[in-house]
Amino acid sequence: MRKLKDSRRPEILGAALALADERGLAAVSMRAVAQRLGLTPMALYGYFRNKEELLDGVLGQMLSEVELPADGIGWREALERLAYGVREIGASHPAAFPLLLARPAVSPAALRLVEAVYRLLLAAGVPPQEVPRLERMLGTFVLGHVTSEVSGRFGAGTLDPAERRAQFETGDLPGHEAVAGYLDHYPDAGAEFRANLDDVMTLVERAVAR
Amino acid sequence: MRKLKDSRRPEILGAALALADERGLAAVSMRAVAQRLGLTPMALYGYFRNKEELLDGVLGQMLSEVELPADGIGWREALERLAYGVREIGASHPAAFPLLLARPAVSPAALRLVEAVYRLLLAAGVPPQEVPRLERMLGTFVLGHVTSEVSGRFGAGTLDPAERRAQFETGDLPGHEAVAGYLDHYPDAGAEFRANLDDVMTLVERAVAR
DNA sequence: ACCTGAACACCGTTCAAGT
DNA sequence: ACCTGAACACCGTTCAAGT
Repeated sequence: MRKLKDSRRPEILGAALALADERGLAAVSMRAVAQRLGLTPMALYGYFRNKEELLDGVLGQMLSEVELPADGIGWREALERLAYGVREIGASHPAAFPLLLARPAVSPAALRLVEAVYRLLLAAGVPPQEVPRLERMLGTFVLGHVTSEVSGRFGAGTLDPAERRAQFETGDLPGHEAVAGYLDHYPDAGAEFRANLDDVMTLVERAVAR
Repeated sequence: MRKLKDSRRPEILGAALALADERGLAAVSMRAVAQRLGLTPMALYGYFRNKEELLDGVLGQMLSEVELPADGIGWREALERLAYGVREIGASHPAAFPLLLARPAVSPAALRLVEAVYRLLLAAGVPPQEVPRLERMLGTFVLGHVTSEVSGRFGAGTLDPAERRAQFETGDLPGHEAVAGYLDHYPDAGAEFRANLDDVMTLVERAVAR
């Protein structure tokens, strides 16, 4: 697998990610990635066992783009900046981002982020036995939220608001009717992320107090 | 699109879902679904515009399998049962489950679940303007958590514990070292879901109190 | 109304070979 | 050490036709 002299691996991953950014994840075929580099598809199999391994590499590439917060700032500020850093990856690579929730991340880039979160949670005073679970919860929240954003799950979908309203103004959707005024334009994505992140941070604080 | 006399749509969706359950999402091709029903691939295009629309149907099918909690029980119990209901869908359809976070859900089945959550949040006393955001947060948490479970993101991945430990016992991963005792066997999946769901429920209570 | 057949432009991957 | 060519068994989808 040329795991040692693998000078061209980052180049290949960059081409795959660029292709995803420009034309969607479905456009990332072994053939298209190779063509973008002036190679034959088969050349890629010298660097990756198969397409799945290449996509895992893309995932690692995205994670390595997240900047770690500087040391001086407090744990809460640092955790929030990390969350925003991951969210920026979603903005840069919306098509590839959902890979992060769908695959186990065992790359050094993933370990680096987990390590940063562990240290911050410990610095916050979270008891060690709670730290791994809270890290998984934070990760799940951030990845789930940003995946929802980039995949349009938070939007109105393909139903426009009027059509959607027609669907529930038949009378048997009282829950929707009660909140109808706050439904049609889901605020802005940034405000929602901010509010949810605030909420999740209180859970960290709760773990500290306990 | 035969949207009116579409008696065979559920049959087709059932075949697609069964295929995903048995042989993975990648095995769900138009050709394979058709073959399972004794049809030509082209027959499916009478019921679905394209493969994407068929997969959206599978998504709706999964959501419609979630049982709504009975009316008598309290809001907290009801929300928790709903969360567990969604988690059971993940257990039944691990390969297809990740579709739920990756696609906007605009089906009647999705509306039915959102409506149930709206009513429960209102019954809990959450102010109406907070209800849609809390619904999205609950959904994101449950879908993100279960997606992580079924895709192996919470497990050790392809690195066995010993190898992983070697990776961080080089000395520059103090965060991992501090929690090493609680790392190797991530408890059981059910306990983790339980603990996180408890935490998320406190956020609903906070919204009520505010 | 519902389905089929043939065709087109693609896939991932194996194997053997080339320099 | 790195890459190519040809081949195999697949894809989704269009178009025209069949009953």
